[in-house]
Amino acid sequence: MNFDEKVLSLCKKIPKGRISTYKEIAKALKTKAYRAVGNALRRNKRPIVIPCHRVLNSDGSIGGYQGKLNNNKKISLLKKEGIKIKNNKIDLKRYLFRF
DNA sequence: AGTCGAGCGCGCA
DNA sequence: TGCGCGCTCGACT
Repeated sequence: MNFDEKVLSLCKKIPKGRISTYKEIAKALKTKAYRAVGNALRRNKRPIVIPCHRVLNSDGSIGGYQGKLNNNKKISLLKKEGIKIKNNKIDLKRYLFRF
């Protein structure tokens, strides 16, 4: 299994209405390459199957989406799933999903 | 508090 | 090879 596939499969495990962080994923993979996680999501081939919008920075701010800092899209998707966004940030304590 | 620099894994030039 | 990312953290202003 590639690094990418690991990252993506973890993403798939995040339940609807919950979110996770790059850091958590990296930890779940037992690596410190946090950037590589974001990188894997960024160039993931199946945005339909992989809900990569449920993955955020460790401080609750949005990283990016579809290759850019496409926060609006990402934010609206999250809002749709019942997550409240505050000032482009998310209440991690409430929604964070740990593996 | 804010900012800076290093470490990580993989694709792309 | 070498650099740059959807990042994080520990040291310094």
